[in-house]
Amino acid sequence: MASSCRFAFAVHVLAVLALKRESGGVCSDLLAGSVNTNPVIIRRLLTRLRHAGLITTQKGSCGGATLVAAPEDIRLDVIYRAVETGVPFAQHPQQPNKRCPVGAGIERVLDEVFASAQSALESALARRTLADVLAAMAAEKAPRRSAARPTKRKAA
Amino acid sequence: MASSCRFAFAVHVLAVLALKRESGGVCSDLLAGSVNTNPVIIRRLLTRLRHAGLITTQKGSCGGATLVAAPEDIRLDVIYRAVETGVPFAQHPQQPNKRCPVGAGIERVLDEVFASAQSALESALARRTLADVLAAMAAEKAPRRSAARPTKRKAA
DNA sequence: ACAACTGTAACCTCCGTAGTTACATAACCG
DNA sequence: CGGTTATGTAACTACGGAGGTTACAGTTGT
Repeated sequence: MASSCRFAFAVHVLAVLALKRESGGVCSDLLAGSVNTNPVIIRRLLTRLRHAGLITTQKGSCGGATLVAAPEDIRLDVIYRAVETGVPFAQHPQQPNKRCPVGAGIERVLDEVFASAQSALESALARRTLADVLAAMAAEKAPRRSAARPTKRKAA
Repeated sequence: MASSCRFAFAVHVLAVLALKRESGGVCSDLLAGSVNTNPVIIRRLLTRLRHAGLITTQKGSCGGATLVAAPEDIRLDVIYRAVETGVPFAQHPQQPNKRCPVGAGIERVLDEVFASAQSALESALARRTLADVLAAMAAEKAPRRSAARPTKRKAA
């Protein structure tokens, strides 16, 4: 299963936009610098996010992308559907042999199985919002207990 | 997301083996005929299924593949993990910019999000067994009501 | 006019997958 | 024993989707 990193990029970009909200549009070069990729990759991503109604973009000087809704109102499944094209499963590339009792009916059964798995995946994503992602990142930086400092314990 | 059809092939093959249980091994040529692909594709699949303990194979004349357990005891998530290598999501191919507050922490947050989505997907698959697939195929052929006969209603 | 942006086309490279051919190996049968 | 029927794998091709890159037309604010 060859996966794409578009979903990861999208969450990353939207998280930056959430932090830079109220400070005007963010240009693709800046976002590309944070994601560490090419600005065109970001712009292609922004186009999809704009079509999904998650952001607005503005051309021209001092333009850029802006988050439309509050991070609490952006569920991750919406981001997923906005940027991910295919499905994690694929059917038979060639039609199976219909003279075999299995080949005759397997495709419709698999369609249903795939749909329910896909639905479960999206439901899991729907349980989190962009605000949850931001909170998790903040919690990483400032753990409530001072335990589990990974390295640099020399000056204890 | 470029998906693979290995899972579809695997369910198909195991369904055939379930139907042909008690009648000895099934050879890869026969399975390839039902799936409508090359026998080598089937053999590569059978190797994975054998490593997962789902089937046994026997070389030589009148050899072939045999289902080990009862179809009721084979959950689809086990098949999924047996044949599918990658995950539906991918992280940043290049490490994000750690000087950006988002780039510094996004990967670990996404790891957790991906894991929960993956877990939800596999749980959905785990709710079905190979026997359920066989039952669904049988139900397709013989609907409990005589409604919805697709074509050939001429001789009513 | 100029500079700073987006939007998009065109192209490249890389990688995973299905498909194909070929062949070594193993089991069964006469 | 030798022949037949299988699996198990290696080696190769073709194809498609992905990220990446360059280039450029269009748009907006100063």
